[in-house]
Amino acid sequence: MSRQSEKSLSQTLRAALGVRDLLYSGTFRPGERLSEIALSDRLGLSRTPIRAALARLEQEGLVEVIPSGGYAVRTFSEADIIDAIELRGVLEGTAARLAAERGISDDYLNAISNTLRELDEIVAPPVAELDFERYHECNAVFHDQLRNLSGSTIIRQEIERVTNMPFADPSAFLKAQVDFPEFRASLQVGQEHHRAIIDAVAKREGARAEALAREHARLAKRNLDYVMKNQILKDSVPGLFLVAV
Amino acid sequence: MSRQSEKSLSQTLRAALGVRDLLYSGTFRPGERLSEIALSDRLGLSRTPIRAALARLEQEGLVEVIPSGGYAVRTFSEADIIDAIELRGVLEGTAARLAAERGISDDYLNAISNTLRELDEIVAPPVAELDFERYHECNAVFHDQLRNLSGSTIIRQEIERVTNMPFADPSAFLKAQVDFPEFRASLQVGQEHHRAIIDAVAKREGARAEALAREHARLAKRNLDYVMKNQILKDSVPGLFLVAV
DNA sequence: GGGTCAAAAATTGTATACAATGAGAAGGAA
DNA sequence: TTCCTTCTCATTGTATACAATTTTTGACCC
Repeated sequence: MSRQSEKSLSQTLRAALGVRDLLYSGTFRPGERLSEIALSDRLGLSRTPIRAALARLEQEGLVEVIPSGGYAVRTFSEADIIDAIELRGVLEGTAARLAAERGISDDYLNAISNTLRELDEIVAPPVAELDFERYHECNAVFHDQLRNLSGSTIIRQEIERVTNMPFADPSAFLKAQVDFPEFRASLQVGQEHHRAIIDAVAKREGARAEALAREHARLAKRNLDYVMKNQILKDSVPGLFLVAV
Repeated sequence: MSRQSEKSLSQTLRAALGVRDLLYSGTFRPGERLSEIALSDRLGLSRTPIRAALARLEQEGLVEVIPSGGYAVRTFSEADIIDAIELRGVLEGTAARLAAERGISDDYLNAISNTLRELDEIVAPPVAELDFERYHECNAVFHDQLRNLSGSTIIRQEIERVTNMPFADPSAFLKAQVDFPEFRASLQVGQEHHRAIIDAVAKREGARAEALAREHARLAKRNLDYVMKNQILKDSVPGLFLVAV
């Protein structure tokens, strides 16, 4: 059977990816029922893996259970997004604080310092020339290193869970930030935050590291606020259409 | 079919409860493979609901995926427990802080104050007469109210998730606390924390509320430390046998 | 005795069938 | 029209069958 034969992923995984893609591409409206049969037809899979995928996406928070049976696209409120962003700040802050308190190895510090330097390079030139793709990737690397900084599996998993929510990801507003000049300054502010967080961790200043990580996440709240006021911008944030007006 | 006919829960739910019970009762050793067939035989269900239950328990963190297929009992380290407790403190602290910052309704405040008064009554008499069952229930109510205090669904769900881990629950060490006199004093300290947290929330002192909730969770760490040193006590903490020595 | 290879047994992943419930349409009464 | 009732159809939850792959057993060789 196709457990993992070459390029052929498990059907269940393929289903999860497929349904998630459908959700993100806006194929269904918030609150709409997700018919297992329709999905299995569309993705060319049987109902079993679809069903497993839906159960998984429910735990991820993208779909919700209908009491009478089945699943529906989850609807979010703006307050949910704000809370999710706040929560990311709190968790990344905890990762940073614990890293500061418990200490980190030189290897880790070097690795994340290298990422910082690369981000510096990317952000340094005049905003007009900013390399979007490179920034996106490098920012993801930084936040990945940050959530591993404390060395705690439990913390990392929890951050990953929250970050899975479409609009709570550290890069959620990146597209909006790059496409609209008035946003770009916040990229440099963000990079300043990055530096300060790692500086605090290196100096074992736990409280400072935690506070900074929280403040860093709050940049996203500001972006959200702006984006919500401009219909045009909304489409640049993945999954934002899941938010009920 | 048996969607929810009277007392008959869905088979999937029954499977989840059944497997969890088996895990908690120590039927399987940490790391041991959980055979779907064995489980379905044992619980008198078909493999389908068992499989769904296992997928769910994996998200809850009780079982883990075996790369070659299937599930195994998850193994925890002592560090995992410490981190989970710390995380609970952080999240409950966030709930308290947000409640303080955003304000809570008089109804909520009254409700949780009533719980506080009841806990006072329970803890007041000489320790020898402490009503275990009543304390257990009342403590659960308090922590439930606490995690709803901010009114945020996202926060509440996240606390519930972490609290699902067997040893991160606020009542995890209760049995040990009651059975062993040297522990009982910590119940009164805990109640003092409860009072202070709510006082801080009512006065909108967010930072204080957050710090207190964290410190409250750290009581559990102290208990853990003590329990880990005494083999006899270990059995009084649910799921602690999942911890690798 | 230990290690390697091969065959057998066990176990999973997936597809499909079926019964029971829920949702929705059609139709009638007010 | 609007509301209620009934009937039909669609959809889910569950069981089971089957193929593929792991894992284990056992034999053989060094």
